[in-house]
Amino acid sequence: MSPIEKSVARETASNISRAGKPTLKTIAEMTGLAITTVSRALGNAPQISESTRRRVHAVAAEIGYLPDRAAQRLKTGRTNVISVLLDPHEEILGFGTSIMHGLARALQATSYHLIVTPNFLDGSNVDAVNYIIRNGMADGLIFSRTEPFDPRVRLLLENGFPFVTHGRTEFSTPHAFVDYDNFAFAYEATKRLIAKGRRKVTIILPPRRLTFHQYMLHGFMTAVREAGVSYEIADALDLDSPADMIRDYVRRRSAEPDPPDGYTCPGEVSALATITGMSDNGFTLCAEYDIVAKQTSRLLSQIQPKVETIYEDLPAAGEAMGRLLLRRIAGENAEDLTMLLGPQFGFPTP
Amino acid sequence: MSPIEKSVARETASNISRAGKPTLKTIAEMTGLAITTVSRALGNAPQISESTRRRVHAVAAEIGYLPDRAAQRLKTGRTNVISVLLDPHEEILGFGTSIMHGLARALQATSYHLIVTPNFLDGSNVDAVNYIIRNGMADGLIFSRTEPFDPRVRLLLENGFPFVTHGRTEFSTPHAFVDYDNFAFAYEATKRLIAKGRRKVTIILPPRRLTFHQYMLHGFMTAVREAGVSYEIADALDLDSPADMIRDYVRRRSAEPDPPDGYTCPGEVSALATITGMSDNGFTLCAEYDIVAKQTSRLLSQIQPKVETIYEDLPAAGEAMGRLLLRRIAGENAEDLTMLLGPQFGFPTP
DNA sequence: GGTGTAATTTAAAACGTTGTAAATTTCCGA
DNA sequence: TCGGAAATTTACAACGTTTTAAATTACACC
Repeated sequence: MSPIEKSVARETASNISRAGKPTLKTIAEMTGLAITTVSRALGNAPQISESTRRRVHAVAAEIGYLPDRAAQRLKTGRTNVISVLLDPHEEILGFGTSIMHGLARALQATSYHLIVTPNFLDGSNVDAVNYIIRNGMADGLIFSRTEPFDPRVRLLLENGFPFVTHGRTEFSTPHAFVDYDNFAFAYEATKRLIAKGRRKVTIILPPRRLTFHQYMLHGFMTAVREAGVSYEIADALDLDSPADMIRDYVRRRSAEPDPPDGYTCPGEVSALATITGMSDNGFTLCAEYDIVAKQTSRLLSQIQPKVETIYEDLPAAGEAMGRLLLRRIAGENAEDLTMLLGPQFGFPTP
Repeated sequence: MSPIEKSVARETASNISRAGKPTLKTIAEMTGLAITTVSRALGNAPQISESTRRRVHAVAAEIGYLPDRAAQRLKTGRTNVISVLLDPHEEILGFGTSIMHGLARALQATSYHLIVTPNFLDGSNVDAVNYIIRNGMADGLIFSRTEPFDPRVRLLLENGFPFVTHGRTEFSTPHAFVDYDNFAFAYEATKRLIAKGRRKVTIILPPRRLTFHQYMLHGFMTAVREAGVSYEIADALDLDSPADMIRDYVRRRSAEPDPPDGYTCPGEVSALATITGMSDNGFTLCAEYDIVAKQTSRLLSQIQPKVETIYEDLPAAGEAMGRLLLRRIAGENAEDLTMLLGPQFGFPTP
C-alpha cells in the first residue's frame, strides 16, 4: 500500500470513534498499520521507524487510547498491581492511610495500581500472602509490623516474590525493607527524659514478637545504662493494648510506691493514655513527670502542656517503600534496597 | 468416550501438577471433559448434570483451582474490582482506614477486590472518576465528602456507572448513598450543651461546599431556636482547617468579650484543639464551658476530663456502602439503596 | 426398533494484547 | 541493474476465560 493509499484509508476509517473504547485495532485502522506495528510503536520498540512511531503516538493521544490492563495482564502475566497488606492494628491513627498516601505518591507516574488486601478476619496474614503468590494477584507486596522470623517474609523469599517490608527481620537472606530507627528514637527520647532530671524512666514497648520491640528496648536500655538511672518496664501491656488498659495501668502504677517519673511513649495514643492516667492521680505533666513521645501526626501538638516529641515520617516511609519495590520488581538486588530512616527532631514545617 | 475410558484418562493426566497454576484446561484433562463443560460446571450452569458438576467441583478443590481474573475480565468486561477514592482530608484520624475495614468486611466473601485510587495530587477527584469510567477500571466506585451538586456524582450518573457515596447530594436523579444523620447529631449535641446550662453555643462547621454543612447547621440552629439561647458561628474556619488554626481561633475568641460557653464539635481533632485553645486562656472544661463532640474512634475517651460525645460508626458505614454497592452492581434500583445511619449515644462496647 | 424431544456435552470463536517468525520494503554497493 | 543485507512491517498464534451455536447422548413413547 502506497503512502497515499494509507492516508486515504486513514481518512476513511477515522469517521466515528466506535461504541466501545479504542483498542490497538482502532489505531491500526486509523493509521492503516497492522496491530502488531501499533503495539510496537506504542511500546517504543527499536525496530519501528521514527515517523510511524510518532504518527501512532499522535493518533493514540488524540483518541485517548489506553491499553486494556486485563489483556496485557493475560498476555504478559504481569499484573501492574502492587498490594498492601492492611493490618488491623494500624487503624487507630491512620498509620495505614499515611503510608498509603506515600505509596500513592511513589506510584503516581507509573502504571501500577494499589490494591489493598485487608487482613482476612479469620485467617492470618500468611494466608493472604499465600493467596497473592499462588494466584499471581500482584507484582509486588508491601506490609508492616515484621517479626524477626516473619513467616510472611519466609514465604515470599522462598517464592522469589518481590516485596518490601516496613521493619527488619533476622533472616540471613537479605530482603528489601524500610525501617525507622527505633533504637535512635528510644535512646534519644530516654536521654531527653534524663536530661530533664527524671530519675526513674519507663517505656511502653511494642509487642514482644515484633522486631522493633528489640530495637526499642535496646535504645532505652542503652540510655538508661549510660546515665545510670533506674528504670522499669511494664510487661503486662504493650503498644497494641487498648488505650483504656494503658491508662488504667498508668493510673494504678503511679499510685503505688516509687513510680516512674519519665515515660518514653512510642505511640501517640499511648502518650495520651499515659497523660490521662497520670492526671487521674493528680500528677502534672512537665511538673511531676515528663513524657517524650513518638509523633506521626499533628495530634499531640493539640494538647496542653505540649508533649515533647520525636517525629516519624510515615508518608516518607510509604514513598520509600514504593520506590524500592519498583526497583525490586525491575530486578535489582534485594540487599541494595534497604533503608533506615532516622528520627527527625521537631515536626517539619509543611 | 465411555465412563471407563474417561476414568482412565483422568488417572493418566493427574500425574503431576504442571509448572504453571491450574487452569480450566487442567481440570478438563483430569476429568476427561471439555473445557466448556468444566467452565459451566464451576459456574453452576443449569444444563450440567449433577454428577459431573460434583466431580468437577471436587477436582477443582483438590488442585486448588482459582479462575484467572485477567482472563475473566477480558472476556466478560467485568473487573471484579471496587474502587475507593481516597480523599486527602481523610487522613488525620483514620477515616479512610475505618471505612476501608468496613468495606473489606462487606466484600469478604465475594470475588471483589478493593483498589484504592488516591487523589491525584495535581488533578481533581473528577479526573480520577473520569479515568475509572473511561477505562473500565472498576465495576463500582465509593467515595465520600459529597457536595450538593457534586461533579463526580453528575459524571457517574450520566454514565450509568454504579457507585455509592458517603453523603447525600441534591440531584433530582436518585443515587445510592450512605450518610450519617448530621442533623440529628448537631441537634442532639447542641441540646445537650443547653441542658447543661450553656447560654451561648457555637459550632465548627464542615466546609461550606460540602453537603453535610447544611445538615449540621440546620440541626444546630433548630436546637438554638427551640431553646432561644444565643449563638455564634465562626466562619473564618471549618473542620478542614489545620488544628493549630482552630486552636488559635478559639484562644483568641475566648479572650474577647462575650465568648461562647458551649462548643458543638463535629470532629475529634477539632475538639482537642478547642480544649487546648480554651485552656490556654485558663478556661476549664465542664466548669466554665462544655463540649459535645462527634466520636469516631477511642481517641477522645483518653483525655481528661471526659468530653461528652456522640458516636459515628464509620466501619459500619463502610460495610453498608459495600453491601449497597454490590446490590447496585447487581442491578437494583438506586433509589432503594439509600441509608441514613443515626447517631448512637455512647461508645458501643466491643 | 425407530422417532422426536429433552438433557448433556462440545467445538469454535471471541475479548485485546504481545511474542515469534516470516514477509515485505528500503537501501547500499557492485 | 541487481543481489543481498538491513530496516521495517506483518500474520498468526497464543494467554484463560465465556458465549454461541451445534453436536452428541439419553430417554420416552409409539
